[in-house]
Amino acid sequence: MRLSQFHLATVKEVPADAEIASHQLMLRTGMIRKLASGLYTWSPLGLRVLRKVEAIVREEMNRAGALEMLMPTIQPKELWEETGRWQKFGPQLLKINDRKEQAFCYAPTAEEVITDFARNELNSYKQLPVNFYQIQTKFRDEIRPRFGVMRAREFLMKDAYSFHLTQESLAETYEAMYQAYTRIFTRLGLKFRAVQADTGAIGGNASHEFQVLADSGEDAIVFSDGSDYAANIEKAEALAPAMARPAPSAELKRVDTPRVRTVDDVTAHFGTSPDRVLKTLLVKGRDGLVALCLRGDHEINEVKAAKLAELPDESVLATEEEILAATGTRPGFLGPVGLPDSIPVIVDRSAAVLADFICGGNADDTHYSGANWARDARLTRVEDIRQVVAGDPSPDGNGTLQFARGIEVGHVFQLGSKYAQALGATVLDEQGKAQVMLMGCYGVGVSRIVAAAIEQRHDEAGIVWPEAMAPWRVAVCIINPKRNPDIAAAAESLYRELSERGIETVLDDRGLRPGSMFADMELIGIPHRVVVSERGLAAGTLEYRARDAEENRAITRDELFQLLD
RNA sequence: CGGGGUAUAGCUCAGUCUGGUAGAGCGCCAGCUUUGGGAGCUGGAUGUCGUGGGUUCGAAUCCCUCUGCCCCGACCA
Repeated sequence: MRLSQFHLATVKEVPADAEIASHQLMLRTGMIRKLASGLYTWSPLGLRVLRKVEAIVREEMNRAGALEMLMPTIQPKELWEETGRWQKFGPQLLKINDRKEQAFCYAPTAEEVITDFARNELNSYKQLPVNFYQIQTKFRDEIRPRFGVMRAREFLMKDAYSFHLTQESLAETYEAMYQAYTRIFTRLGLKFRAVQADTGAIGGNASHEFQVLADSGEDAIVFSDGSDYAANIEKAEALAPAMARPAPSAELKRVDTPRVRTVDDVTAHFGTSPDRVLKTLLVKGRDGLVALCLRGDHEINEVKAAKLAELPDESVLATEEEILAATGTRPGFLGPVGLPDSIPVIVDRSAAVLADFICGGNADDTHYSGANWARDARLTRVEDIRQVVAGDPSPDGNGTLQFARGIEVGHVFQLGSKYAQALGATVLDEQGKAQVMLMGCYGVGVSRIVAAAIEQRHDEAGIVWPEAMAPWRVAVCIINPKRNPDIAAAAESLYRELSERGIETVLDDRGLRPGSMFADMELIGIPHRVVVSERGLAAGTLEYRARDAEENRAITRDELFQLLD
């Protein structure tokens, strides 16, 4: 590509509404322009990158035996009502009416349509397993779109859906997809991690998220330093301490603690550490309030809490009034000792092995010291309800847990029969009996990958693309062509030869001053830059610089070709 | 959806408190000079001051309305 024939529209100033590096750089490079909140136009430059990602995803899906197709983005209400998701998906589902007042939605995902397709197309177990995918625009009416295409409302996603007669077959395809995803992110040149994920409300058996590692990532992930265990923090199990609960050795003592409310206050007041303190949360259960007890240095894991039988799918802390009515005190002085019998006391595994602990006194300005389970406080059940912390033992028994931040760019999921059941997608098995198919679904956030890559790979000058994603691999910059016609000719011939060798090259023939040219090429992150100038011409060399290198190198044409092969 | 902020040139913003005929930098156009890290000089174009209403002799500025956008919290590729 000759830049003089291209629309390169970089800007120096950082747009006011861009917070994170990838968003700023995508705007500054001109890869995207905002049309409205959460809606972006991809410029020719941005699209080149997006297509690179798309192509790799497509190749690896095909390699894994998946079949590409294309489904409409506008989908009829009736189908979504069959699965109950017309209501359940909530306001994220963009609903629209046509001229006949027929209701449709803009698809946020395509389980309904693919399952409808499958129930019509698939009749026999002999057609299974099969894995269909598409790379298609999706729309989710996010409450708060932000960070550019990282969390846009309209985005490009690869979504795949597999169909099976048996769980074994589903597990096989799941594994194949896991491997395909590993290949995709490896080829893209990104640092990533596959982590165990919570299967959420849908249930299902297995789920992994693929996370691109970046400090600005929105997800917290944990991994073991002694094995390949890795999980989303929501999912990571906090093992029960190996030790048994020590026998009580202290007397239960009521202590006046005016204005001592937080765990910090308590540790300061008693001169102890937070792991000797019990903190008690009262939440609204399905049937009255429920007490959740944790060690003072631990935090509640809401996903785990939501799985407790006593609690609804989304637990909410009790209000101060409710707490006052139930216990006679306020948050800050709650504890399991003397709590009304009607309130179940669910205790975290780590908190359950405390002895002689400090806890709230269930009366204003009062705490207990020397408290012990059984002897002083009722304990309904012990559960894993806390967030893991760095240094916890890995759930697989090998090593300890470390933390990292990630951007979720892929998700593989064993859906089971949920949608096939709802839509009556069955095939005949060997006995001629109708069987509801099992499904898996596998998503890749194609447009998000672009942002995630920039988030992981940028410096002060701009983007540092991995080779696989760069809009061009090589930039040929011409210095001062007017002073010496040989320069332009040399650059032209180099450009032509690179192109003939199949190396994607951009020729900066805009005639800009060197400073502007270099700044642009660095901003848009071209991995290799070659400068053709009078100096080099005289010496018979080219000036080469890798995007991530500090210095220029003088090399010959052949050395350049070798380097790029 | 709750809380906060903001809306003025293509972009970044000043001007609003204290009402008096619209500004800067960057970008853009023309010319000249310049050519190894976002050049210099000269000249030029560009605004329903987000919308609608009100107060006033007079509103970007004060009051009310609506809307867009951004930030903080709960959802997700």
